[in-house]
Amino acid sequence: MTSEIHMTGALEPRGSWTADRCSVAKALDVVRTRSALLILREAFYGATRFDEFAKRAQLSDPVTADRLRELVDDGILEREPYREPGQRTRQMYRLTEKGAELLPVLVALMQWGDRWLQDAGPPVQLTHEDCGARITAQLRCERDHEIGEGEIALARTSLART
Amino acid sequence: MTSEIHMTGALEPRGSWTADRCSVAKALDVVRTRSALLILREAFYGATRFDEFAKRAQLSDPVTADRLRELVDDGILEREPYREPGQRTRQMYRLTEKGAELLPVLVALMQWGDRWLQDAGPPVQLTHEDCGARITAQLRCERDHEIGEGEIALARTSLART
DNA sequence: CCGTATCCACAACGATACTG
DNA sequence: CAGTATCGTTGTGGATACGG
Repeated sequence: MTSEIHMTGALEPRGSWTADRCSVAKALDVVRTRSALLILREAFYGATRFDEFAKRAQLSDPVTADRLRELVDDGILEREPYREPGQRTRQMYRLTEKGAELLPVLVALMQWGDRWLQDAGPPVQLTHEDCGARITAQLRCERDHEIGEGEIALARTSLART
Repeated sequence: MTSEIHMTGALEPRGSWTADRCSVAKALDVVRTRSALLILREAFYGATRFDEFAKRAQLSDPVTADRLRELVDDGILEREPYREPGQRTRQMYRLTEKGAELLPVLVALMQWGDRWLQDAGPPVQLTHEDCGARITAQLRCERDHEIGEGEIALARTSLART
């Protein structure tokens, strides 16, 4: 009951805000699949090579190849050729800025899984390197208030629709 | 380069932390589909009835029914019969606590979509009801430091693996 | 209003085998 | 090591029609 978002302004229930232009839907169009998120997880964990992605994310080669290509096409990963002395040229995949900013999504998912799907507690933990304290994904307003349930309002922006 | 998570301790690249017990993977097993997230979005926006979910999320009836059933089975939504005076009994779907805690995931997705996929700026905005300031999903440590790129360490917890 | 039944199309994924 | 080609299976979702 308290978990709802309160709407302000003239927001009709089935206007363009809900599905067409909704950023959630658009984001899901880009990272709709499980494999894409798992590959991203491994990118954050430091994977850069084809093999690492396939093995660590436990994906078959074809799926790994498809997903890597799509993620590169979407500007989330970038290929970079490199060459170690004496070796032939290889490719590595690295997160772009656009890709790196998906981290809060991953962390929020992990945190929810930790809380609701793990019987024996979280298998791994993210900590702040500087101070060692545990990291969480949370909602804050620009005045730095923590956002509790039911404290959210939804407003149509003036920028919307040209 | 700075977007990686630094690993500490004896974390082998392909151990159980990566895929099997990983909370990201487990969470994705529950909310793997686009339709599930869109229905959740509408639940946060206040939808409670079958029709609202189908129309607002722009999903066909069968998919809506499937997804609602699964979300109820997974404890993310709960059905509740209610009866308005003079009407027959109806069902409503409401977020459980488990479901409500997926909000950071949705907000993080929305925020990313706003930033990277919207040309004309965000179509809607979330604001803090108490103070009116805009809301973001962000990473914080327990000592309330904001987490910048590359400031994250990953450690295996002592609780993992019985 | 709240769904179910049926059918169909396409996407996602694994397994296996093969190439530079 | 870094993929591609092919095949088969299941998942996801729309369209349509129907029932309590």
